[in-house]
Amino acid sequence: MPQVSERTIGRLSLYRRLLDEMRAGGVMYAYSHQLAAMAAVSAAQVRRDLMVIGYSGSPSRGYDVWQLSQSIGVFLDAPVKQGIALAGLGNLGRAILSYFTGRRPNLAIVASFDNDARKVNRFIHGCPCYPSDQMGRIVEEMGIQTAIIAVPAGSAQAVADQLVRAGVKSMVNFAPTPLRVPPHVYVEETDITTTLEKVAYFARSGRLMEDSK
Amino acid sequence: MPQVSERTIGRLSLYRRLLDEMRAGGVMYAYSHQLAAMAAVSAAQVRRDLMVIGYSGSPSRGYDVWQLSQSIGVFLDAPVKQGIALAGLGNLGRAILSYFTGRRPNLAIVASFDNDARKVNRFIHGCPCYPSDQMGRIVEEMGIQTAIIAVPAGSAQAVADQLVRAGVKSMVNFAPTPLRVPPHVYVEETDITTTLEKVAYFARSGRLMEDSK
DNA sequence: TTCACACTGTGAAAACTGTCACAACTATTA
DNA sequence: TAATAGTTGTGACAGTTTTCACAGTGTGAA
Repeated sequence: MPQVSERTIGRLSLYRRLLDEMRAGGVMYAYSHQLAAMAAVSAAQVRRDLMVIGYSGSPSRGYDVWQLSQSIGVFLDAPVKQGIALAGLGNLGRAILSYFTGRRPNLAIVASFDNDARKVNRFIHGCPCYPSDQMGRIVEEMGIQTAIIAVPAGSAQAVADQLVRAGVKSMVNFAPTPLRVPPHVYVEETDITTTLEKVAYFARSGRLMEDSK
Repeated sequence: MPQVSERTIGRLSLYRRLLDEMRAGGVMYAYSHQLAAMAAVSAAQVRRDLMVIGYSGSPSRGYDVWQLSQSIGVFLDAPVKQGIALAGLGNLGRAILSYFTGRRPNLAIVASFDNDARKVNRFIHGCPCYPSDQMGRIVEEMGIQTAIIAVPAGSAQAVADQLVRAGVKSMVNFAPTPLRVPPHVYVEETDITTTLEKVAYFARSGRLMEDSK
């Protein structure tokens, strides 16, 4: 396994979405510089990223939009359907649910968890919501390996610990607290507070750059 | 100006929050390795990051929690109050608003924009909501330089263009479309779809690593 | 057919980011 | 007082990510 970088994986996912949009618009072929313009990266970056999936474009027509999208899928997607658990159904949790439902055929949020009695044991955006105290059992039974943490900062670490014990291998954390996890678990931190402070900083000390990625 | 890296800025913001938590818990001094453990980074990383703000700790007591937090503030914070605009008050917009209100004294979301007649001309989480068609004018009049985009993908680029025209210098984009902006504008892309695909990928091809940052 | 062109794929270089290791320092202890 | 232990700040190094630049290639025009 060639150990592909985190950044590259993220961009591949983005390229695929852009390719799918192009295809929906009737475009058949695309050059690296076109894809690059849409993704706001350099053309060389696009070609370098595409090296890892082993799909070759034509020097004259560029990349076949449909085939490239498929090839990225072969590389990125799970061979079988892969369920995701969502902990916390506050504003953020519901936003995530509505953003993500129906995006990818074999990548879906299949179980959500909350304490609020008004949400529990109902379907929200087509996803069943269970009481939090059953999270460990249900995640384990369903064999879920990926989770989203959208609970308040105070309970984030405890929720993460439960999920890890239930067999989760990777998580996105939206709570404003870094998670402590064992080395085999992958965590992506998405801290809105930090992000905002960073962006506010760069509004002043305006660094000259294209939107970095 | 020493041109501090984006990553470092983000971590400084995190360190400050952790320091403030410690102080609230009555802790007076902290060593780099303690801060490192809480932030899930290495101790050397912490020391390296702190170099840029020019505050020195004591080799025996470590860092003075209160003074260090202040020093980070001097470096990170705006000298005067800095307003932020929020475009879009769907689930995500409201989540951001409730996460962020009252966090930082001179960094606050001072205006939000939506099309929904039920939200417009009211205060939501203490923040006034205006109709979208007045966004350009209001942002310009208030001198807002930082904005958050939480509108659907379809209108994200148009909203960004308007904001840039109104003088915005940096943005966080939560819409699942990369924004095209002039070189002097800083954009932080926060694409939940991409993030989820990335995390799902690493659940399978489990790479051995601490939670990278 | 042959040439010119614009693009792809990739080795090599550059730029950036994090880690290592150690001199310098300070409180504590003997 | 002197030795000790544990920490900071930082130069040098290592690893990673991006860009550069160009050889190789398919297509269309002359």
